[in-house]
Amino acid sequence: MSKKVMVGMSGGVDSSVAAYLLKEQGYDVIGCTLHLFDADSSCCGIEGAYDAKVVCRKLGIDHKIIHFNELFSEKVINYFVDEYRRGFTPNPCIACNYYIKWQAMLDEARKEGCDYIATGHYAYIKHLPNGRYAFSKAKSQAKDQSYVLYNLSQEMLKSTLMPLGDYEKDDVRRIAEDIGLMIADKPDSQDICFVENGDYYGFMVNHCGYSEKPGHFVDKEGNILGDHQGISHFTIGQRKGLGIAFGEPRYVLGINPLTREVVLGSNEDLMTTKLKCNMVNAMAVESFAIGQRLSAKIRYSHKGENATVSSVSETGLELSFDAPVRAVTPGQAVVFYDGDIVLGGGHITQ
RNA sequence: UGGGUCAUCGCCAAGCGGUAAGGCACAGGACUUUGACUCCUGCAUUCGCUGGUUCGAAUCCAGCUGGCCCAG
Repeated sequence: MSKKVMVGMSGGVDSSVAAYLLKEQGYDVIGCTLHLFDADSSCCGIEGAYDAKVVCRKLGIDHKIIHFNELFSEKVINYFVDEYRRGFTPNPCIACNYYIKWQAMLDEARKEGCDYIATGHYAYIKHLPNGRYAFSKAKSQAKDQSYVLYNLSQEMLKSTLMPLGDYEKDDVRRIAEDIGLMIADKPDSQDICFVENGDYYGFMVNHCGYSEKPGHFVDKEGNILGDHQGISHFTIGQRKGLGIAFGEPRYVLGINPLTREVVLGSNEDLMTTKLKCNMVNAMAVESFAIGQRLSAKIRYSHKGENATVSSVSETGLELSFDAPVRAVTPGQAVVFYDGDIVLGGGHITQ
């Protein structure tokens, strides 16, 4: 009897082709669309469910919709707002992947008698000689999504299939066209899925009752440079939207939620060789020790920089980079690699 | 009130008689399963005001208005 797998289907090209490939590989596939939030978007809206259903019918597989609105609101949106409230910059996709797309969907999948869950992410899952499971970067470096999956547990990885690791985006679209999926040319998802027009501040105010007070822009010495409308409008390294002219670009160096001060400085001031993180997840390795060499990505689009683990504690660890990295941002994830293999990662605190 | 000095886009700032650089800010786009960064495009028919000289002035002259600095 063939193994049963539940594929998370957004109605987009990637997850649709993932479902197709698994079916071709002989799995007993069931498509599942997660309803997370009522908005026009490709990855959490209910709209994608229709496309997914059509694709499933085309592929001849069952399709179901699971409503995770409350869980999404609690685990992703609340986290999102809380991070901004304390001057951090959240990455909601990472929280959503862990709590919703894996933890919650895996539960549902087991109830359905599935052996695995699967998604259309661009990454490989490897079973290593040491017995552990770990993500490996996708063949397509440009689309690689291993970064946003660094915090998944061994249990989750063991029960996951990820069929797109070997494919380029163009290949996936071609497959979608070849098998006659009408969503073949659907645009890639981007921006925060539950926020419209990129206005995350407006979202927090209108949907989450968020409010905050104005504060000062200050320089490194603490001199007041001007006023801003609230710390959540900013993130480390930000240049645009400051509304202040200095003859040369100014960037956000730091955010203090207590004094509501936003520190401004030059690009040079953003460079650092140190980083602290907590909530560390060990993936390809059992744990991390001082002296461990690795390549660390400090944001989704970062190429990675060689570093050494300089200290380890109960709650987290510190990294020392070989060369300065720009704008280490609390709230973002730092993901550790050994070549293409994800060693693990953490939540940046400093 | 005398003497000096300056007045160019929201901010800073080139220009020095030949028909308005640039930076910052801002707007739009590209990139992107987060926020950012980055890149591309746009952005003063006009140079405090009023006259004058000149073929031609932001650039020279006069007066006015305003800011700053000395003197008092």
